Amino acid sequence: MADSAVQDVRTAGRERLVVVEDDPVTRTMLVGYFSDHNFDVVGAGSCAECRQALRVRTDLVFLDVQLPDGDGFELAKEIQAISNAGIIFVTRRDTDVDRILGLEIAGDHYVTKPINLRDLLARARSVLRRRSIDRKAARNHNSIAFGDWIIDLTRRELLGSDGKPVALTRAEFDLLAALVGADGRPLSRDYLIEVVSNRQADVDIRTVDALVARLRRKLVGSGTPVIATVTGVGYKLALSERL
Amino acid sequence: MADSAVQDVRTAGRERLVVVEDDPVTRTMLVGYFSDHNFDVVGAGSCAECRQALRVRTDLVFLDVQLPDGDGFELAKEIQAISNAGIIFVTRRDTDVDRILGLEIAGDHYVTKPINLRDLLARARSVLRRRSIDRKAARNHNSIAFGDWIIDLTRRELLGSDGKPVALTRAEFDLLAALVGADGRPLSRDYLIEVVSNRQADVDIRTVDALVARLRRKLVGSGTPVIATVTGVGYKLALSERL
DNA sequence: ATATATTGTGAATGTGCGTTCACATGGCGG
DNA sequence: CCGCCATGTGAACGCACATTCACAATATAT
Repeated sequence: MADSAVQDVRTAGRERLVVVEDDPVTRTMLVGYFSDHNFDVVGAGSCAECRQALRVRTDLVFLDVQLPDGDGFELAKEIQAISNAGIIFVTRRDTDVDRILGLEIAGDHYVTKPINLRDLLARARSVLRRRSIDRKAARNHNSIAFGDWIIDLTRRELLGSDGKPVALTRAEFDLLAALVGADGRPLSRDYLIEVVSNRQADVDIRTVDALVARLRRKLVGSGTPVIATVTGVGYKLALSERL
Repeated sequence: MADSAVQDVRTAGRERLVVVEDDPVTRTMLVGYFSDHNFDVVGAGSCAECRQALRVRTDLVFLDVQLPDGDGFELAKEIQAISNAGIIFVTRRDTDVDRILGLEIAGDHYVTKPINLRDLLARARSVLRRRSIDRKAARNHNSIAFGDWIIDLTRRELLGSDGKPVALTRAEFDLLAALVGADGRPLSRDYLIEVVSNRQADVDIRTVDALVARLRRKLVGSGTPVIATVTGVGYKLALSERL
């Protein structure tokens, strides 16, 4: 069985690439070339086949503008709606450039035929590299990395650099999640109380301090402090590095 | 007020673009073309000039690989380290593509000379569109650049030219923020006391002086003074001349 | 229900940092 | 040159704030 829903596991490390191109010669050539460069490549000769191929995680799509069963531009919107894969247009005529420009398709490349393979490879790597960086920065998936740690918001787990989970209590986790979500903005104790406390009102402000202390004790990773106090304000996440 | 450190305000809406190109003919051509397309364009003929230009918010850099005073690739790393601007390489020889490919420079485009202006415009818009989307996704934190520094008002952080945060105390930060907010207008000690002090009144005026002294000691970046004293009045932000 | 884990409280302990003072420095006018 | 005033700066004090702890009051599990 070639394709599987659990493909992520089996192709771990390799990036998945879909070549949408109706001309079989060109398609085979592209598939072969990128396979040789250690990509996990799938060919598609039509919009329909492309939709099929998109049903598993896809990192990048080479998209011919002229397709037998539809318009490449429409397909591009679909791809972006569904899969958050990168897109590189492959177009025959230079005039299509205007349409690509006009569309609200963000940050993707296009190349004109005849195809320069080395050029295309470079652009592909470029897009993928960007995407991998975006993924680290993105927060639309439920785990966020900060410092040496990864916090998985759905599983409510904190993972250390060794990948092992650290046991956090409910309040500890909520506090940390709030700080991570604030992305470096300091949060006041008043606010943090609301986040953390199940009991409604008038909880001692110093409770936050105690929680922070407990958290800090658990978060002693590679020396770099995780939670910073902002005197007179509250607490914030100490972001060690930034772009 | 010729030029201001808070340039973001004045060029609001338009995107700022730096053309790094040693050939004056090409440079002028590019600057003109993109100015016509309503970009805020600045030309730079060398790495040094580029660094100058990067001292204000920059959205995109056209970067010639061959420069009189240095390597375009090294410059690219600097740009990414400092400014989070997008980069489009403009290279004469196709062989440079390999180097671009090899470098860990993420998600940017490159074009080879001779330059196709419409093509370059399309790629520029593409990169900028991507960036604007990224920015929306990112938390909008309110940071202002002045001199070699960036002050992040929401995170309450001061970042040096190397991107590393400088530890400021609460009062130091509030004082600096006030000065930056005043945008070069001098502020009286009386006013600054109010800004800085939590205790109400009767605080020695000279406290401000002490604070300023400590701030200055921490703000010794590239020699240029940051806080200027206005004798008999108070203090102001010293805005270095630019471009 | 009892036992265990988790969270809240208040007090004791530390310490960062704002304040102040004393003195050094520098500018300016006479 | 001097005297005067404004500002720079280092050191020391002391308070406000943060940290930590031990224990009490909950919540949660068995």
